[in-house]
Amino acid sequence: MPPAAPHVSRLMVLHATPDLVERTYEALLDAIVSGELAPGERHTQESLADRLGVSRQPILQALLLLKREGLIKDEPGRRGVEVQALTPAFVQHLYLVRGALDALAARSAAYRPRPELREPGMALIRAGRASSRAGTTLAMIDADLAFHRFIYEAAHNPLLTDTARIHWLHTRRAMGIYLGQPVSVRTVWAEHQAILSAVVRGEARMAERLAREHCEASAQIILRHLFEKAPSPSAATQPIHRRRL
Amino acid sequence: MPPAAPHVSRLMVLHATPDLVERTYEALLDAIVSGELAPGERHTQESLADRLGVSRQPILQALLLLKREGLIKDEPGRRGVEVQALTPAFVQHLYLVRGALDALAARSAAYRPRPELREPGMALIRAGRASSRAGTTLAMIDADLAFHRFIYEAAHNPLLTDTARIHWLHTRRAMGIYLGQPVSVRTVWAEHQAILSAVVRGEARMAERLAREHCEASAQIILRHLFEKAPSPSAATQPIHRRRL
DNA sequence: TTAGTGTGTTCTGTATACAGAAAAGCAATC
DNA sequence: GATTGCTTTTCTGTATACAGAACACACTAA
Repeated sequence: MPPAAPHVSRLMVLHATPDLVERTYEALLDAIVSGELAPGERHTQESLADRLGVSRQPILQALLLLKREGLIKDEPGRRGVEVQALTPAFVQHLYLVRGALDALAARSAAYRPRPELREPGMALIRAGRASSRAGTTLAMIDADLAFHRFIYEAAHNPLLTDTARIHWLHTRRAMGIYLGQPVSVRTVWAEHQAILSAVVRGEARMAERLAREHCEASAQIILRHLFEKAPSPSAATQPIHRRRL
Repeated sequence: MPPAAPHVSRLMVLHATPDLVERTYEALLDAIVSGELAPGERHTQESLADRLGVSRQPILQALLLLKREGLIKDEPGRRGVEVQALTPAFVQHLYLVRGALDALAARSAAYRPRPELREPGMALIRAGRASSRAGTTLAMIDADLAFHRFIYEAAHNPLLTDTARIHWLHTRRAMGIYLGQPVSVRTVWAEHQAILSAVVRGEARMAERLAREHCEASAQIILRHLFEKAPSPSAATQPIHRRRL
């Protein structure tokens, strides 16, 4: 029996151009994750619209989505919006939920032996190791995300992938903020490799346990940084209200 | 030491009236969950707007949210939207994810003994038992959801509650569709009570295991109905394309 | 008949216009 | 000098207007 086709092509829909709302959403997301739009700054729909060169309409809709996802919040009393501060408590909550989802993803992916995943998985691990030796912090983060996305895809549960999407956004932001400089990631890729092995061999319980432990270890790394050199409260949580120009 | 205050009053924000977009969203959601808006029917923004007596603008935004949540989808080629069909595969995925989240919620809730939860929890269980004896299917579903929401709240993890929100929508819809007539729920409330006990006593591992098992049992019930008297494929998945009037 | 082509219609996405909510500013009062 | 009430300004939410995308249909030609 040939291995099941790796579920690639879906239906070949040719996405035309992504929506303007979609592009606006992506642009704002980037700005938030990169820190270009920081907590404590007030922004009006119009200022954002001007900055991106679109009308208020797509901004309005993109903001609606970002609010639902907990990345921005309304300023009290119709005075614009503000990026949500990323508090230590939130990051703790984040890693708890991610732990549950990652464990499920790993378990589902390993439901039966998956020899066909060995090569693509190892490629990602090699790339990750390379980037952690030589690359930028951003490249490291992306490599990490790519590996985890790979496991999620392997689980073949679209709802799971979808559910975890928001958490990956938050994770990316947290990493970007708190891992400003290289961090000891010696163990990270060994753990990834162990997870991959368990998945390839179809050891569901083992994969689940390893994924859970890996998530907890990652949480430890982030949280250590979080509490050591927490960004000064004034910068992270104190609004800098701009007076009229 | 007095037990921690049960975290009630937050900040007393007086919500004014919910947004028109919000109310539109709720209305559409209700219509979907109740089956008033069924899969296979094409709907234009305008038709929905007329039906609810609003302009296209709030409809557009509400649809954006519902699309993201996987409850509706675009009709191919700008021809309106359609409610997503609730396939057996989707329900299976749903219960897998819910299992992971429910388990985390129960574990978090039981992180330490929670005697203060015994009474409110028991009240919900009594109400649930009553409604399963005498009430309508809808009342049973609501009682079930109320209990689970209670456990989630007890976990004090807003991100978790938020993550699970969408899954509860889907669950509610699935229950409504597939539990048309009363189903054997003898064991359900016993399981709920066991979970509550474990939480009250602070037995985190036990609570987690019970929650996971409860979810699996619930999945079994739904899935049995799903495969036995699955709604005829034509009704569930086949679009009934309306020709021009 | 069947493929190709042009035209009208439908429907959406985006921009703009408008009305109302709430803060900021300012003056008047105690 | 602080508090109160009024006016102005800012900003959002919602409705409407407009332009373009994509289908449906009709007509033509092989």
